[in-house]
Amino acid sequence: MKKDRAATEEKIYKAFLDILKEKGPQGVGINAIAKEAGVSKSLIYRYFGGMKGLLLRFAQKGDFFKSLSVIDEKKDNLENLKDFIKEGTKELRKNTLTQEILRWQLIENNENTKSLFKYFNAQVGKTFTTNTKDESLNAAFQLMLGGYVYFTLLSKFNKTFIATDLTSETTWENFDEAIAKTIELFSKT
Amino acid sequence: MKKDRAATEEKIYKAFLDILKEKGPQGVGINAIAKEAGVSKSLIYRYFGGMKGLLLRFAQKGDFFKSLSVIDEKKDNLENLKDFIKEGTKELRKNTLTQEILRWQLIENNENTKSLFKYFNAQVGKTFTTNTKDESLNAAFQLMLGGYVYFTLLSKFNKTFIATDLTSETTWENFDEAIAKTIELFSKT
DNA sequence: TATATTTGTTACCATATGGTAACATTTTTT
DNA sequence: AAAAAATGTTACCATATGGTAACAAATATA
Repeated sequence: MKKDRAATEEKIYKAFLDILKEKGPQGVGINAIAKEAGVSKSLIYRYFGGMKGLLLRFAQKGDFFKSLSVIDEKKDNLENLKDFIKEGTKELRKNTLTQEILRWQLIENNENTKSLFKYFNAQVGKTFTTNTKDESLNAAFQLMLGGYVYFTLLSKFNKTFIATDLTSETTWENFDEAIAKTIELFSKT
Repeated sequence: MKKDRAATEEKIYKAFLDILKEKGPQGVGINAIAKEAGVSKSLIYRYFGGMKGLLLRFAQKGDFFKSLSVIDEKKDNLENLKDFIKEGTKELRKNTLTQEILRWQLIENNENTKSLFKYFNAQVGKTFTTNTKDESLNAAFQLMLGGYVYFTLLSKFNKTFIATDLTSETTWENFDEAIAKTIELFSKT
């Protein structure tokens, strides 16, 4: 049998990502990862230092929503902010990995996840900090962003929210439109 | 030893509620409930029909956010809507039981939870349906409501979101203010 | 009072979890 | 080639899970 540490580390890491994306935070466990990677779980402890070390590695690699960094400069003026939102929300709904980390933060926060959340939130902070003077607009913007996250996460297990169809593309366009319009209205004040 | 079915059923049901409120959906299990109730787990199966039956009972009793039904009529006109929001968000942040059901919907949806979510969402629908004509305002309102839910749930494990202090009372007042102002701006269009 | 029936506990089952120690095998170093 | 180090698996441990069967004790019925 061929032995290759780098390759098996990669297998383990990939298995972790795959499970997180598909099963969510609840599915991520030592046994499940080892099984998915087709490797003995002892190696997870030896190479990564268990679950905690695995999450730390993940955090430090920091490959969550890198696609957003491209459009980062767009948030300068108010008009570009609308584009920034549209691309940002679109990215969020595509990026299941980011979604699962956001979901994770809603259900636990322990010694294992600590580092992951710290790095992740730092990244979010860098990308999503608004430099608007209007405090009220800032709050409204944050709320709507939070709402977008909420409905995105909700859509994994629910097809509707009250009368709103979470599977319809126009629903999400309406949300985008609402955010844009809100910003317009605030800026005219 | 005294035997009283009604009393032990109550103990079980109360234990379930207590665990859900304190530990969240993840803490709710047959063993944990039996232990908390100080009763044999066999009885949960005999009296409730296991986890599924327990959740069904909970759903049918329907004692989630009953306090909101009182202010239900306030959402008629636009001015009262602001009060409705203020009281609604305040209630949400107080009612940890409602919070945990909302959290629950973000992490699973199986045969057990099916009935609970169905009844719960029906209740939410009755209480939170807006009868505004403006489609854009509706979307904005829903987003901000969703955002409020998101930050409320997030605050259980996180003290901050980016630069926003989730433990500060003024933060939540700012959110309320932002929603109110948004509605005002939309209504003037 | 004797007999059912209901209520409750103990004991067990299969399965899954995180974690470790002992062993075998391959690769590297001397 | 021999010794040492790295890589990998198997086997085990303690613990927890949901679920059931068998039994004991109390209550209701005859």
